[in-house]
Amino acid sequence: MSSRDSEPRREDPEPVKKLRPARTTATRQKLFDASMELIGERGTAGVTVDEIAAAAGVSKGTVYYNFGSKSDLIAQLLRHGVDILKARLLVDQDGALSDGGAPGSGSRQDPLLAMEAMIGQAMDFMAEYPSFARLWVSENWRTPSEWQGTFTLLRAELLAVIGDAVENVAKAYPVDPSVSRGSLETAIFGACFVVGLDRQTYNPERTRDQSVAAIMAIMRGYVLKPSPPRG
Amino acid sequence: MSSRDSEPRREDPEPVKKLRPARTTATRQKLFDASMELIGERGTAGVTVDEIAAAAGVSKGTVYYNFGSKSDLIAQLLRHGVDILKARLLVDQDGALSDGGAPGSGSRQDPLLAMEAMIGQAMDFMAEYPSFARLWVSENWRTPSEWQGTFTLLRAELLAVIGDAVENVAKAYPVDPSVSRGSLETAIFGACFVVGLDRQTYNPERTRDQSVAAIMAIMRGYVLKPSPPRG
DNA sequence: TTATTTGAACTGACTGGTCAGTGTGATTAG
DNA sequence: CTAATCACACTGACCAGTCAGTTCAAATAA
Repeated sequence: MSSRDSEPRREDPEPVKKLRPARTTATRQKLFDASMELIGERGTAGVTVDEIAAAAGVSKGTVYYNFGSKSDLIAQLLRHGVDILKARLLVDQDGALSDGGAPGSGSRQDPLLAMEAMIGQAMDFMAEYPSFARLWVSENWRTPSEWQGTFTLLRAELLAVIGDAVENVAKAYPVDPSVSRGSLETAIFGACFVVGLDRQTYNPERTRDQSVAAIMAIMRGYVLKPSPPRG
Repeated sequence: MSSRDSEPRREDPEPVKKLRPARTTATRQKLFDASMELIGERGTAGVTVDEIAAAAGVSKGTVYYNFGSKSDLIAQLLRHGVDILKARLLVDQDGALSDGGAPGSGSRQDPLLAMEAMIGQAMDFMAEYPSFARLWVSENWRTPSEWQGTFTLLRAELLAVIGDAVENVAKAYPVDPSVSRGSLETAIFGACFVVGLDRQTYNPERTRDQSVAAIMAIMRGYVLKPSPPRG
């Protein structure tokens, strides 16, 4: 599944998924939903395949028919969640908040506002899929992990999205050159997860905008001039 | 277990620990070290009591003689780690970097420098005890968790330390009032864990100071005037 | 003497993974 | 039109192994 090197590395954004019979697609979706919920609550090792199957309303054999193993199910679950998150983060790149920009032609709005919108999207995602966030932070930094390669790949994809947003800010504003770009992106990335999870677990009274503002402090501390070209 | 309301809630902060014989203390320390390492690598559910006992060089019976259960061992492990981290964070509160301040009389140095020193201590801790950091982020946000009460308590203790440092900054500098103090502390707290873990797992080439600088961007974005009241 | 540790056996419940078999809609043969 | 065939998705009982926790007599240390 992972070492398919006979093809010349085509992008291949699932040409099979749509051809797959509707029944299987529905089953896989049910399994994703059920396992996301259960694994988010009790962790990968704390949930049994039987439980996942029962929660999804299918038999245990169906799990192994659709996925090669419990480990494989979780790997595909991670990919599934990252695809959703990436789609959310990229929404604002095409000027969701700009009123006149041509759609699909890249962001034409203020990069700091775009950053803020992106962090807002991240907060919304964490609120909507807290189980995914828990799964991520639970397994992401495990040293020899079954999903090490998966995490490395997915993490890079997400950081690339954040990196672009930071890059746009750095092109539009004078920024502190002594701050390493990578560390900054990591801090923002991690803060989104942690603040989002903390809000859900310990501080449900905090608003979305409060959380966004706290994370945006990182960016405001990164740009040198505190006076943006706003009216 | 949780609804014990016959006692008038005595604080009882381990009056036994120092009276305990040296042999037991050594055994407990060995068990802490071994379980911290193993659990950090494979998670609480992924490690067996037999493994922990073997890694600590004691018998399984000793584990159950010293701790009531696996769950109890982990709870005390969390407390153990937080005690170490708290001690580290508080080091700089007593003017470790100030040259003339009377020791033990509270920080007399620049609050932003104190903050920077504290984050540096946090980064050192994450580098020294990455397994504890992994354990923390793995279990902290689990919704109905065996250690929910433990986490709530320990989290509050750590946030109080960070909160004091932020408070000192807010007293010495004009800060952005639109940023919620709690969210900001959470962001710093979480960023320390995430940046520290990320450095260890994905970016070992990043220096300690780079990481500190990235997290300090949060504080620099929190204070309004970038020019400190120094001569 | 007393507290602590050992080591090994044991239990009872649980787990990932397997596999022979079932249900069903579509296709084909007669 | 009817029956046979096929591929696919799914089923659930079953297996071999694992794990937390118990028990206890003997050894060892303070």
